[in-house]
Amino acid sequence: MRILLVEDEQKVSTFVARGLTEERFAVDIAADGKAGLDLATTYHYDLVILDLMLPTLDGSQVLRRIRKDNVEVPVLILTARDAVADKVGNFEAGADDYLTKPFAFAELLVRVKALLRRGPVTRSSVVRVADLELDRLSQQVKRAGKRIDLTAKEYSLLEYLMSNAGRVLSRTMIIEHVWDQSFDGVTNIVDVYVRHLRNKVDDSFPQKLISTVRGVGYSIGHGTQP
Amino acid sequence: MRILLVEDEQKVSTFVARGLTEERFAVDIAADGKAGLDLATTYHYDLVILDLMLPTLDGSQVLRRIRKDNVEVPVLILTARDAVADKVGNFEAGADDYLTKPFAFAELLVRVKALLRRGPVTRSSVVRVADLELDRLSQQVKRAGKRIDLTAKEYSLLEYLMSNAGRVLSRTMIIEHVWDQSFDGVTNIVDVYVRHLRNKVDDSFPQKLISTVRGVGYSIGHGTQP
DNA sequence: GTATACATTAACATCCCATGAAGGCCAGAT
DNA sequence: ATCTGGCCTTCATGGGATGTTAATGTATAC
Repeated sequence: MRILLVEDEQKVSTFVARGLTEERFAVDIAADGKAGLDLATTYHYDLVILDLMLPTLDGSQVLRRIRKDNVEVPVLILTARDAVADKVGNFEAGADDYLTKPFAFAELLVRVKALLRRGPVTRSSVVRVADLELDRLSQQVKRAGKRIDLTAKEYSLLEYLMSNAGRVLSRTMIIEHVWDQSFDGVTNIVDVYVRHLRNKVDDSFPQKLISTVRGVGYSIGHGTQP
Repeated sequence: MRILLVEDEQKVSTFVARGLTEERFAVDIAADGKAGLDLATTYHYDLVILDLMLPTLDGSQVLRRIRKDNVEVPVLILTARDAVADKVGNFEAGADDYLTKPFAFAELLVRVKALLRRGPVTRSSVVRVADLELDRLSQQVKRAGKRIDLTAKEYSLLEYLMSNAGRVLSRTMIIEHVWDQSFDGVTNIVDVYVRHLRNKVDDSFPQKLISTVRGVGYSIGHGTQP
């Protein structure tokens, strides 16, 4: 498995490269956009990790040119927090996943593996569960056609649930994906956020989509309701 | 599925134990090497997760002594980063896999499941007994195509029975697999849970799948019914 | 027929979850 | 800088589902 890492901050690139190497990936590093594009179009990679803030050639430019060249390699975008506008454009341009800085390495690894596992890319931006609809591009959520405003965390949680509709997700898994590693021992943060979500998503509708699986966690949709 | 976790850092052990419990494993925790060795050689575990840095008795010692006792349980080693030298020695000593700290829980879970799968019986995700069907992945149970909701303990019990379909399982064996350490004295908990299971699984069907073998224990399926 | 093992039920204990409220933190406005 | 409001997080509480014990009823072997 060969990975191209396009990242100019040396601190980040050595950190990531080292971690990936220990996981037995072969890692090439490009420190600017141009070099990154060159490598990506010349060699065959199983995955490209692409920072957006880059010298010589901006990350989105790199992505666009990669796709133009018809290279179907999965691309994981690294972006600063709150760069929502970026996300939109880049999903359209063919990014497969994104991760906001700063991130825990474990989080990166999970996504890397997920991308590598899913072979042929299905890049649909909209997930649906019953009449609930989430658009990863615009980060908009609707139920029964009506828009629902969610905070950042609420959105992340819902996205995770809906991306795994029908599966039961444990609190541990949820915390790992939606929050950072940095959660000590006992917290009921997931419970509280599920409450927030239910309040906005389920409470005013007769059909409840989010269900609790006692002792395990939560799930959404696909016949998991009682 | 019962797992022994030998780990002295309480933060790690509660975190791991909670995650595994949510996945419906029965988890015993030992906080030092001696206790770990005792438990590992006393009870029958499906998997041992073993930290190397331990008080009273070093992890590699524990591993060696377990193997000396001819206990064939799969062992997953937890080690600090950079402990490369250790790895070699421990693989030789009979470790089945290793994971460097810090790790994401998802990462651990993948390895745990991999180790459990390659047991004596190659476990596929779905087990069937007559028209009763249990899916280990989604942890769902159906009979005659209809979903059956089970509590955590009920599920664990049924999984154990079905994983050993046709074999008669003694109460002791059942307790050792499905319940954790805290069950020592005289109890009829197995009887009660078999009742619960029969209520949900057998009572509304003409063909009874769970059968009692007097003086021995219980079994499910494969011509063991009267 | 009696003793033993098992089945069944009810009562009790425990754990888990839902929920409301309040404190802390950050960002944008004044 | 200070204020203000929204979001994130922690905490305490009560109710309900689940887990466990114990007592009583029923079958089976000898």
